[in-house]
Formats: sequence, structure tokens, C-alpha cells
Amino acid sequence: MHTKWGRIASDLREAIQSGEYPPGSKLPAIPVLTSRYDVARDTVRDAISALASEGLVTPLRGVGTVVRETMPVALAYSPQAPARIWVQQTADPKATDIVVEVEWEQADSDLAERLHCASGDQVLHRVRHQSKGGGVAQIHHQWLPKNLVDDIQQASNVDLSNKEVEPPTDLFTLLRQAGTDPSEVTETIGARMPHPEEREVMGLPAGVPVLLTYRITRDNAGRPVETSTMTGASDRMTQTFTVPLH
Amino acid sequence: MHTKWGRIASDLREAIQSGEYPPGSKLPAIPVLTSRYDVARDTVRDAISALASEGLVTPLRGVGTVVRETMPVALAYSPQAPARIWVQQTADPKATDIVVEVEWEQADSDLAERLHCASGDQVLHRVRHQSKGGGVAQIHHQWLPKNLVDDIQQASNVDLSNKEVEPPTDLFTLLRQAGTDPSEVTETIGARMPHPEEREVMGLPAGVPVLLTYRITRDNAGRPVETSTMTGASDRMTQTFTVPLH
DNA sequence: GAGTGGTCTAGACCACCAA
DNA sequence: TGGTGGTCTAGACCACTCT
Repeated sequence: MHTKWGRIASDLREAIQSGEYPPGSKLPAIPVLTSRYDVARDTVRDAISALASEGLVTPLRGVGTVVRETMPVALAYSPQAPARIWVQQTADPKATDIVVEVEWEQADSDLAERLHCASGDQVLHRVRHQSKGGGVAQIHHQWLPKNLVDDIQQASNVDLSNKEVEPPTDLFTLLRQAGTDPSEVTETIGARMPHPEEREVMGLPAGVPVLLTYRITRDNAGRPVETSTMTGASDRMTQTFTVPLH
Repeated sequence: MHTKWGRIASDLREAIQSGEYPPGSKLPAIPVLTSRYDVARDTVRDAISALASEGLVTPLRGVGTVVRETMPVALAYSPQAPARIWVQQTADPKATDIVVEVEWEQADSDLAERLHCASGDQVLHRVRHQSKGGGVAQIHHQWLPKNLVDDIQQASNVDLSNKEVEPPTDLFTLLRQAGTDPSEVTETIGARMPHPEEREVMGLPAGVPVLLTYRITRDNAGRPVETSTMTGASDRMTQTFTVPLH
């Protein structure tokens, strides 16, 4: 960088990566840096903002600029571990998976394509907050066609449209009991910066992107039985897939 | 937001999402916004910086602040499409996949664990730049144990350690010809903000995270045959996995 | 209360692009 | 050449945390 703030940011970045400021420690205070580099306060602030939006540090009012430490949870997908269950996989005894919203909706054109149904068909929309280490780490939106929800109600006496009811087991097992056999998932993964609301809900520091996962689960006839959109805090989770070749 | 810049950012964000400023169009110029909101120039700049680091806009000197448009490429993984070949999957006739660096290295402890070899063993490190739409969209670092490189040299007369030589076919085919059968891949996917060098190489605008993919390929005996670390521009690609259950 | 970072101002100069 | 965004200053006041 040829700018002053770029130079300061480089110095600090290098010092962090060399271990001079280990995770959890604090950078020198802004007034210290302004006099050390003989610049205006906002110039130092610009440098620190850059580091914050790279995800290296978190400025805290009244405390200082702390170097970030991250330890993501790994979610695994493989033929051997078909149902991906948050609470089991996080290895955090205090992990939670809470249904925060359930409502009947009419499928829009995008959903209709994902679920292979008609626009306007009734679908059940379930929103879950999956937490770990005291904060929401993933927001899970899930949609199910009405007929499958009815089947599950009849076969297992579980009402998925009532968010107060805790299902006795995972969705895949319920679907099998209802005569549908989920046999393949397709997941598409991307990343982007979070919206302000997402930052709020997940408590994301500046500079942490979200992992986006779009899932379609199909039965043994290739019909979609469920689709999900998941938004996860990338400083707290990763996704792992094991795929056989040939 | 209760701050002035937060209010301005919210207004602009909403206007963008409502279609008032469609992708490719420009936001009002900074002087216009300063007088419209009756604030100082830097206050408007703070608001626009926030939108830029969310990935919504790209400020261009001498031009204006343009609303971003993105069209990611999808990379697919499934048992039916085992070898993931950049140029075939990008659907861009001008896509390229260039080896930019090849060197022998000694495995560090991390690599030794991934490749199931001893620290200090010779491994071949290949770096590729995978481009699409005129820019590098993914940086691919790959490591192979020396014995497999030798096997390939003998079986197919291909020297992977020479970056000038264009292999006649993909690595998996070469491995099979050399008597090793890659039969399973495990990929772990995460995301973070790019380093300054990564932003430079891939031409990333502010506010675009990178997708990180760690891969280990194993043969039919479960031995690692290859490991890779891929860093991809999330505004230009996604990853898709199809996994059979049971 | 002392110290931290966050916001905001008014004005200046610079780098870049397009007509 | 005129308009765009980028950098930088010096100083002010605010919100927060810790002791």
C-alpha cells in the first residue's frame, strides 16, 4: 500500500501474523498509534477498520482492539452419517437447535422449482436457530410440502406445524416412518457478507462472512421431499463432505 | 442504526434492494448525498464504505459508486461426475486453468498429517490459477507424495514437476494408469475475508469473501493420494455436492 | 475518573475518468 | 476540464468498560 493507512494496516497485519500480537491480545491503543506514526486519529482508525473488515481484529469500545481467535465447528456429510444433526455434531454440550418460527406459506416460483411443485402450493416453512458457544451459529430455513407433513402427522402423530412440539426424532426418520425414503441430498455452498439483521442475530463481528447452503433432499424416486437454505457464521463452522468416486 | 451514517446506509441498502438502483447503475454522488442529508462528506463516505464491505456496491474513482452484479459459477461434485475439471464445468469458453508454480517441498507437520506421511518427506507442490470471465476465480494449491509422481512418470511418461508440460489428461486418470485408484474425496468448506494478496490476484472488490476448500483424496485402501487447498472468489463460484444417503 | 473506541465536522489536496 | 471518489488533518463530543 502506498497510503498511510495502508502502511499502518500492513505493519499491524504482519505483527499479528508473526505472533507479536497473539489471539486474544490487544493492539496498541489508537492514541499510541497516532503518535507512533505521527498521523491523525482517523488515519489510524481507517487502518484498523481495514483489519476489522478482513476479520483479523475486533475493536471493542472501552476495551481496545483485540486480535480475533476462531475455532469453527465442522459439520460432516457422508454416506455413513446421513442425517446431519446439529446438536450431535457440534461437540458442544450446550449446543441448541430451536424452532423459532413455523408457518404455512404458498410456494413462490423459486420454491416451486426446488420442490417440484406448483406455484401457490401450500408448504410448511420452519425456521431454526442453531446455537453453539452461547450464540446462534446457523439460521436454518426449511420448507416441506403439505402432503408429507400430513403423512408424518398420520404415521407418527407428530405435528410439525406446531413449533411448541418437540419432535421425538430427526426429520429423516419421521419421513421413513411415513413411507418416504430420503435417499440423496444435493447441497450448493457459497459465501457472502451478512446482512445487518444476520449480523445482529448471530452476533457476527465485522469482517466475518456467512456460509450459504442450499439443500434439496430427494426420495428414492428422485422427488424432492425437503429443501433448506442455511446461513452460517463462518467463524464458527465449516462443512465437510465425503463423496465416493466412480 | 442510530448513527447518521447507519441511517444513510440503511436508506441506500433499501433503495438498492427495492430496485431503485438496479445492478450496474450508480448511486447518487457523494456531494449530492452530503447536501441531501446535510452531513459532512466523511459521514456519507462511512455509509458507502459499509455498503462496499457488505458487497453491495463498488466505488470507482472518477466514475461513481456502482451497484454490484454477480453471477457465480457452480462447481459440482457427485459420484457421477468424479473428476472436477475447471474448464469443463465453468461453461465459459474462455475459462483457463494454468499451472503458475511447481516445486518440490518438504512436508510440514500439517501436510504430513493430511497425506499420512512423515514430516520432511518430499512432496510436489503445484499451484494453479483457474480463471473465468477474464479474471482468476480460484487459486488451487495441490500436494502429491513423491512416489506417486514417480509412478506417473513411469506409467504415462508425464513429468508433473515440470510446469511447462501440459498433462494429456486429468490427474485422476493419470493416477489410475499408474496403478493407484482414487476412490473417495473428503472436502471441508469454509469462508473468510481475503488477504490483500488474494484480493490482488483475483481482482476481488471490497466485501467479497473467499470460499476455502480443503480436500483429501484417498485410494481404495484409504491411503491419501492427494491433498488440495483451494481459495475461490465467492462472487464467481459456488460448490455443489450430491451425496447418496444410507 | 481515566482510558478506550465511535461518530462527526469543515476543509484541503490528490488520483482517476470521461467528455 | 470538471466531476468522481480517496486520503488526511485537527479538533470536538459521545458511549462504553474497567477499576
